[in-house]
Amino acid sequence: MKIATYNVNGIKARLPRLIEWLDETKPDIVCLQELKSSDDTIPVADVGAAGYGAVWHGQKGFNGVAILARGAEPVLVRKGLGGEPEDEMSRYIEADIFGVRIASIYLPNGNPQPGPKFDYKLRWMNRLNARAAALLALEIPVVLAGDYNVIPTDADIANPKAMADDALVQPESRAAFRRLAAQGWTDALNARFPNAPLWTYWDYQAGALQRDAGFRIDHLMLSPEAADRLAGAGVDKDHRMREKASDHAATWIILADS
DNA sequence: ATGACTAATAGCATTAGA
Repeated sequence: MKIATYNVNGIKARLPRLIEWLDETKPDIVCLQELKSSDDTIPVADVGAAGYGAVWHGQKGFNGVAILARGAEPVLVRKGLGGEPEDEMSRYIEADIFGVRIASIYLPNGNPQPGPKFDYKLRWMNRLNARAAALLALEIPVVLAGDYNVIPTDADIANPKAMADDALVQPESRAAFRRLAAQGWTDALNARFPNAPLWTYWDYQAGALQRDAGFRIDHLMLSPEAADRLAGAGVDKDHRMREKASDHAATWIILADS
C-alpha cells in the first residue's frame, strides 16, 4: 500500500498536474494540503473521475486539506484539532481507510518570527502533539502525513545559513517536532534515508530547483504499528520539475500488507 | 537589506506562502 502526502499549492490551479500524478503513480492514500479552495469549489468530481474517493476540509483562499483513497471512500474521523475552539483555519483532517488511521496536516508556517504567527505555530504544534498522543494510545497503524513546515535538522536543508532566521528552523519549532517523535513516532523518510540529503520543497524563486537548493518539510510520521510495516519511501521530484508544478514534491511510503 | 515566484482575491495591488 502506497501512502503519499502532497502540498499542491492550490488544487484548482494544480488540477491537471494532480490528476496526471494520480494516474502515473497510483497512490492508495493521498493527503493533500494547501487546497486554497472552499468546500464548494474543490474539484471533487474530477478527483472522483480519476478513481479516488475523498474527504476534505476546505477554506477560501488559504489552507485546506483532504484525504483521497483509490477506489474507496475514506471514513471521516474529524476535521480540525481540538484545544483552540476559535481557530477556524482548515489545517487538519483525519480519516480511517484500508485499516489505517490517517491524518492530513498543514502545519502553520509561522513567519515572520518572532510574532503572533510564530506563537500560533507553536500552540498548533502542542495541540497536534496532544492529538498524536491520543492516537498512539489506540495501538493501531496511524500515519500523520503532511506539510509540517519544520526542517528537522540542518542536514535537511541545502543551505542552512540562508534560512537561519526562518520559523521553519527555529529551536522551538524543532523541539516541538522532536517531542512528537519522542512520543514514539517514526519519521519514515528519515528512517529509510538516514544519511542522504533529501528535499521535498524547492522555492519557485532564484532558481532553487535548478540549484537543488531545497529542504525537507513534508513528513510521514508512523505509529509503531505502521512503522513495523514500512517497506519503501521516496519523493516524486520528476513531477516537481514539470511545468506549472507545485513548489512541493509528493512524498510517499510503502506499507507492507498486514 | 531587498527581491526573486506563484496563487488567490469580487482582484488590476495586496496578502500569504516558506
